[in-house]
This record gives sequence, structure tokens and C-alpha cells, in this order.
Amino acid sequence: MLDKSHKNLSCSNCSARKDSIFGNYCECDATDVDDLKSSAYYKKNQPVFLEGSFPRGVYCLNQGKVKIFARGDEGKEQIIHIAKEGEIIGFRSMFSEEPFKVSASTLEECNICFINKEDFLNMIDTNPTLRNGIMKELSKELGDRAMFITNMAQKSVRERLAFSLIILADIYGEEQINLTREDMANFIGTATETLIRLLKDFKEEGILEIHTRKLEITNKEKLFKIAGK
Amino acid sequence: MLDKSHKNLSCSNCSARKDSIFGNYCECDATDVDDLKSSAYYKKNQPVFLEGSFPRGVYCLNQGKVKIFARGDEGKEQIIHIAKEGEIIGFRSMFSEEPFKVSASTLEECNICFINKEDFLNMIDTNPTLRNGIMKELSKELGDRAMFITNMAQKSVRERLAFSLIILADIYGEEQINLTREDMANFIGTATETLIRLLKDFKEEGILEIHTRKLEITNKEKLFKIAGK
DNA sequence: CTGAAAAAATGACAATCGTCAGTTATTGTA
DNA sequence: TACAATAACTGACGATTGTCATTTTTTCAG
Repeated sequence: MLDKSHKNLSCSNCSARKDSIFGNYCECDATDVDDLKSSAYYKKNQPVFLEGSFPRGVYCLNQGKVKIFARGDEGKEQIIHIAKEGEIIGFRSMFSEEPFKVSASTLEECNICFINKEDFLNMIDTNPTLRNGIMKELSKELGDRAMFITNMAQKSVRERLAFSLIILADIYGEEQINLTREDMANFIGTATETLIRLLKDFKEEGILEIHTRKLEITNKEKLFKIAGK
Repeated sequence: MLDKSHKNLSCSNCSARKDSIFGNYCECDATDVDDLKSSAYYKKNQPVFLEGSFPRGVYCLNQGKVKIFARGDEGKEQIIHIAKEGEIIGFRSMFSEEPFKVSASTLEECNICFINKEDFLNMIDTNPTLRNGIMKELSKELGDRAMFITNMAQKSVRERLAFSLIILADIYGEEQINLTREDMANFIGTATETLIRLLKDFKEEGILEIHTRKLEITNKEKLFKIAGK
């Protein structure tokens, strides 16, 4: 799937297209986008964009996962979102005309396409369906973040871990969850040591199996119960 | 300022208009909006819209403050945002075509105008400047919420209190902060008792004065220091 | 103005969770 | 394949913060 050559990615046969806002909302010809975009291969742990910089365009994930994170006062990462195949990232700051408030970095090898700011804004202006899709996306995410804030504020670390594992299982789909303990702790909002201890608890409770880095959920029911609701 | 008659609020002489998205982004005649909107007086602690219901339009605050909050699993409120004069609320779920994920309730007596869903969407479609303003607003708020999540996850309650007091002081402007201890605790994400204890600490440290319900910040510098950054 | 209801405040106590310091295991590369 | 670097894990300990129970103060309606 991964194309290190940077060359032959095409929207028309993009495997991520069906999950993408382009696939869902845009009647425009895939080849229209094809002509505008460039594509690139990213190594693991490579930055896509950085907090403080100004957006030059948007990124469309063809393959691989990307973490979106903010930094707290002492520089500690807080992962806000993990984007997967088909997602477009980096367009929020384009609309707000502010520098990025978050950074993005690959969690694994990725193929990522890039569409220029002007081209993308032009598409938005001339294509109401795409535009509505984007607005829908922005609004949906605002709702998600309200829930995220509420979980952070009201749930215990144990509950948040259960909740986050459900989300991660969904993101990773058929694959096993594959994150460093530090990244996972930064997603849940806790110390790495606390996360490790809780994972051990969950393992002993028969909720998951730990294959070093990779996690296999074996009892999702229990997770739902612990997460609450 | 408050108009209990529901009758004579007009966009052209709306005192909140300069702070509003209409004032900032929309070249359209104020009277255009005037014809579409209806206005109403709300008592203190009156719901504006409720989580789970579907939006019928948007609300524009002419006078007074409104809390936007989600509910955790045990029904505990988490205040996500406090909206003041000039703000438009309730339009996010209109775009996402989902039921509201948050509720809104007045914190004091309010005058609130209402614009119908169809009328508002029509304005958005036909007025690119307004539309861009809305998109800018949505994007900006997403950035703010990323920071909110980070603060919740990484700061201590004491730091969050300091941080929140700065935000609240900004929202209340010339007025003194005027919230129940419970609402304030639900904004900061802590127990009411913890908040009360910390407010006492802050008072003893000469940071603020407590006039029963109302809080007067006397040393903002110290707050910044405690809040971090 | 008064009494009931709501809100604010206080005290005691325990559990969760973060920090620090150190060990073991894994990974990637020369 | 070995070794250096990184990540995972363990233990000890204390501070922060939530909970529960109770008292005091404030608010508001009649």
C-alpha cells in the first residue's frame, strides 16, 4: 500500500477516498483533485505541520495514522486526535487565519497528499456540497471536543483509559492498537507510569492482552462498563 | 438595557452588534436581519436549548450571559463556554445535522434574538463574508477547545482556577465575576468544596476579594503566574 | 420582615494519582 | 549480532483532590 516513490498516488483509485470528505460530499471528478494535489511519503515520527506556523494548504491522509497534539506549559504533549486514512487535516487554521495551535506528527509510515491553500479555498468557494461537508465536519468535531473536555474533567484516569481504548480500538480497526506508552498516556491525560500500571490491572482483569507495544482488546463489554455509559 | 416587553429590539441599534459576527463580517443591512429575527426576554436560569433536541435556528445574545454545558455520565454539568452579549449560539448542531450535544441556560436575565434555521442557512449560502466569518469562528473555537482539553489534562485544579479566573474576568469585563460556586466548579472541572477552599487560599494570598457571590480580582499578575505561561 | 430553601463554607478522611529514582526489556542500527 | 539508545516497567511515597457529613450564611417568596 505504501508508496515511497512519491509518484503514483491517484485520487481515482485512492483506497482512502471512500472514507474521505471528498468521497462523501464531493461530486467533483476525482481527477480534478488529482491535478491539484501532490503526494509524499512520510517516515514514522515525522512532523506534518507545527504549532505556531501558518498553514500553506491541507493534508489528506492516504495511508497511515497521524497524531494531532497541543503542548502544555511545560512542553508536555496532549494528543487531541488521532487521524487515520481518508481524513483531511490542517484546514482549521486556514479558516481561522491564525497560526496552527496544534502540531501533527506521523505515528507510522504514511502517504500523505497535499493541496495548496488557494486551490482548496477555491474548491470550497465553488463547491457548496464540499463546503457543507467541511462545515459539518467542523461542527461535529466541536461536539466531540465538548465530550472530550467533559470526560477529562469528570472521569477518573481508569475510566478515561477504558474510554480511550474503545476509541483507539475503533481507530485501529482490524489492527491491534500500536502506540508508545507515552503517546497513549498523552492521549488519556495521565503520567506514563500510571498508564502502565492501569494497563497491567486491565490485563489481570482479562480485558486485554499486552503484546509488548501492541494491545489486543479481549473484552470490550467490560471496557464499556468501566468507561461509563 | 433589558427589554422585558419582547418588542422593540432592533438590529440597527443593537448594542451588542459591534461585538457580533454580524457587525464584524456582514456587510448586509441590519434591517435585513431585523425582518427575520424575533426577540425574547429570558429569566435567570432559563434553558435556551437542550442537549438531545434538534436545532430550529440560532440564538443571538443581545444582553446577558449564557452557559453552554455538557453533562457527564452521572449528570454532572461541565461548562464548556460562557457566551456573552454579541455572541451567536446554537448554530454548530445545525451544520452537523445532529441533535445538540450541549445545553444552554441563562446565567442572568437576558434578551435573546432568534433567527430561523432556513433563514440563517440562506444567509450563509448567499453571503460569503458571513459564511467565512462563521467558518473562522468554528475553526477558532476548535483551537480554543484543544487548549481547553490540554489545560484540563495537564494543569492542577489550582492552576486551572487561576486560568479560569482570567478568562472569567475577561468575560465579565467591568462587572465582577458573578457565578454560583457550583457553576464555577463545573467550569473548572472540580468539586464545589475544592473550589471554595481554593478561593479562600487565593483570598488569603491577596489575589481576590470575595463579596459573597461576586469576585473581585485584585492581583491579576499573580493569577497569570499561577496559571502558568 | 420572616421563614424556608438554596448556597456557601468547614472539617475529617481516604483514595487516586503524580513524582522520582531505579531496573529490565526492546528496538534499531552499525 | 552486539550494543547503545529508547521504551517499558516497578517500587516507594506524599500531595492533591474528591467524598460525606454538618454548620453557617444568603436569598427569595409570601
